[in-house]
Amino acid sequence: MPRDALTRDQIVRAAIELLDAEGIEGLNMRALGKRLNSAATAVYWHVKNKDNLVLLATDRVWSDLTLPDPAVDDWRSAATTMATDLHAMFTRHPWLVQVLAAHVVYGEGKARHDDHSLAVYEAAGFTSDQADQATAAVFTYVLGNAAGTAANASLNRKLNEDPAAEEQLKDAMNKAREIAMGYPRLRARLETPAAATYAAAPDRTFETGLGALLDGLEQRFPRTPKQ
Amino acid sequence: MPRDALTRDQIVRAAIELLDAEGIEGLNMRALGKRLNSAATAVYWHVKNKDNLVLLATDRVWSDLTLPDPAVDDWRSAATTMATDLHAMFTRHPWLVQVLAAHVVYGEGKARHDDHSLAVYEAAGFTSDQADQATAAVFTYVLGNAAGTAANASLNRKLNEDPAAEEQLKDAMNKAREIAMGYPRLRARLETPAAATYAAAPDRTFETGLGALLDGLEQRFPRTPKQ
DNA sequence: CGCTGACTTGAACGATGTGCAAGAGCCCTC
DNA sequence: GAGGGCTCTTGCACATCGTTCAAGTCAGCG
Repeated sequence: MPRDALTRDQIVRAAIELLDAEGIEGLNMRALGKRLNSAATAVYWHVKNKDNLVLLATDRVWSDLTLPDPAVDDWRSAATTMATDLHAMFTRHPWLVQVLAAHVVYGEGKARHDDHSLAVYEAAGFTSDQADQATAAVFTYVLGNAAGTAANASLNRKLNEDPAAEEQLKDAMNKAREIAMGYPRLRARLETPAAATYAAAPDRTFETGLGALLDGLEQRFPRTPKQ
Repeated sequence: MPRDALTRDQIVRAAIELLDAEGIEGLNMRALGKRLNSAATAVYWHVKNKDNLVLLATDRVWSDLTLPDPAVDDWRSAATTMATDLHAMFTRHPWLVQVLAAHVVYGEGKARHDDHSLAVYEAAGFTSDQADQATAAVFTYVLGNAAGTAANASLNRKLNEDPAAEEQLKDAMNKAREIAMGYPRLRARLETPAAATYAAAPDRTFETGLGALLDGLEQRFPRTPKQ
């Protein structure tokens, strides 16, 4: 082995850094090469192609999640913790949503996470079928939420990079406002002093929706708690 | 005006067709030009750039949705209809998820839809704040579900286009299977005869999750029904 | 020392988004 | 009906990107 050869792991780490900083359209092989102090094409010896690299990065961030003990706490808090951690992961790595919408992903990291989620619901007394549904529903909800986060992250990046973007955004917001004024319920929200708060509180919405979803699952699947 | 000039509307329609058929990475200006029997760059007179075109397409498909009467039926069925129609829209246009994860979208079509969703929940007796949360939660859930649909659509496209893809998929599935065998709950699902059913029934999962979410919202927001 | 196999490099190709200058078609006016 | 001025189209060109490939470099083993 040459002195300081590239590692697949090193490459994946660098790719994640780039993805986090620049988004998925900011990741390109030449920039990656520069960050690794090597030619862009050197990466191709370690990784099949860019798509594959992105998939490796995707599974990597999944493995970084810590999993709550399914036995100790009540299942609601374990489930909430998992969902919140997932949500945090998507916020840290907004590009993930785009990857998950474009590729069917199934690697070690996701398997580990899925299995643990099933464990949480089964420990709560759900049947394995019900645990499947609960896992899928909660994951789905968190992922949907992440799409909004990702879109905002992309917008913020544009605002930071392009000095003219701020002006354009103001125009776009005015146009959106004008459109909204044509619809009674949207207009009412714009005219309420709470309008400023409304746009600024997506977190509360995440929690409320998650709570409601868990309530619904609890009620829908009568459990016979283990032990 | 020249005889058969391009129309913005015509362009957007062609773009949607291309997006539906080839996915978001299949849409490129030269292919679009060919479909319109014009030079690729002719489009730029009608549309600022590709991103903008995609945004126009996005809002266009939103406008195609039909909205249920919020007054007549009980709110559950109105809400379910809206969610199901939205889900169907995402299935017809899988690229939408990727767009929504990359851009903050707000146009006429989405405004109309949002307003109507608020109407449904407000007619059910939710306060405007609760209607906001319900609208956001349900939309989020449907969008998250669509990510899975989109990923599958992309995979199917690859299978149709690339004859070697089938082999690769088989390899990937074997590897996934091997990984899953290392986790007790995933393994149990693979070993159950229901395993085949499990993967094939995402629709049921959508409905269950949606039902649970609505249950939870209903329970969480005690309503004083109008009239 | 030289061979082999692991890795890196640079040049190059094809695809893609987009700017630009020149053209084409239509209508209006003199 | 000739010219001027719109509106719209075209072809060319450039920059950027993913990726291939042949040629290089280097470590260690015989």
